[in-house]
Amino acid sequence: MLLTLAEKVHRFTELKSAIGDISQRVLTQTLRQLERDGLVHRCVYPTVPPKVEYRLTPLGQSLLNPLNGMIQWALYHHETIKAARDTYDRGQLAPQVMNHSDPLTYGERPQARRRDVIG
Amino acid sequence: MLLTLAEKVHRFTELKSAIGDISQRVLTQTLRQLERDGLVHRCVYPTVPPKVEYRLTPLGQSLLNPLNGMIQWALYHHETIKAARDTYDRGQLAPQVMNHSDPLTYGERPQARRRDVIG
DNA sequence: CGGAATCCGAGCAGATACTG
DNA sequence: CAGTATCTGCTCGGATTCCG
Repeated sequence: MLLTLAEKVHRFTELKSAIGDISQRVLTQTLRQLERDGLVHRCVYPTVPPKVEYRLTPLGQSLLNPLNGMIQWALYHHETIKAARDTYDRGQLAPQVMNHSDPLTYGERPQARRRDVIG
Repeated sequence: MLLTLAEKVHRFTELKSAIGDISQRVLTQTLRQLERDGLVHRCVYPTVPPKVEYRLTPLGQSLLNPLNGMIQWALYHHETIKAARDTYDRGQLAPQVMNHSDPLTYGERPQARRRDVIG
């Protein structure tokens, strides 16, 4: 949302289609919160049909710097994190269906969380 | 959580009391997610009583930089944001209790969102 | 000590319908 | 166009209980 408003001023519907996967309800709520916090400025033109513009305030723009730091980090480490998740998930779930009423029959390990145990 | 682990390695209960207002359930969930993403390393000592240590991985430490950027921003602008919220809220709710079955009797404005309207 | 399992209520978010 | 209002499913999180 903030990044979309960072590139240019947007109208409501314009903002919705730019973000894509967001409901109109959540879009309104989020905009209201950002406006309440003073990060976004809302400007209403009483025309027919109505026109409402949303733009970042100076405070909102000042958030772009630390925000971009987070985004850069996420982009840079995204693949690493996905790999870590794959590794983790592979260690958690059993290869086949486990039958606990007939234990140790299918060669499953008694306890799953065996990683990183010292001793 | 990450900041707490940034200062030193923590055990489970130690981590809980350091953070303070967090349930044991959410603490576990959060730690599992961070472990899954490869940000936190979990080390179990099979002693009696059991001992589990949590520490940041290099990946987790690399997140501290952009994270601190956000935190610094929040600390610096916290008062400004609180003030913006007060101003916003004061414009939203009516001074006294509103009686809609007897409209416009108590001098309330017909529509509340009158701010920033051009025209 | 370090959890897992269960129950349950509050709040979030999607879908839909309506409006000035 | 730019919302508001309402209903509803679902997830989140707290509290509690139990365990090796």
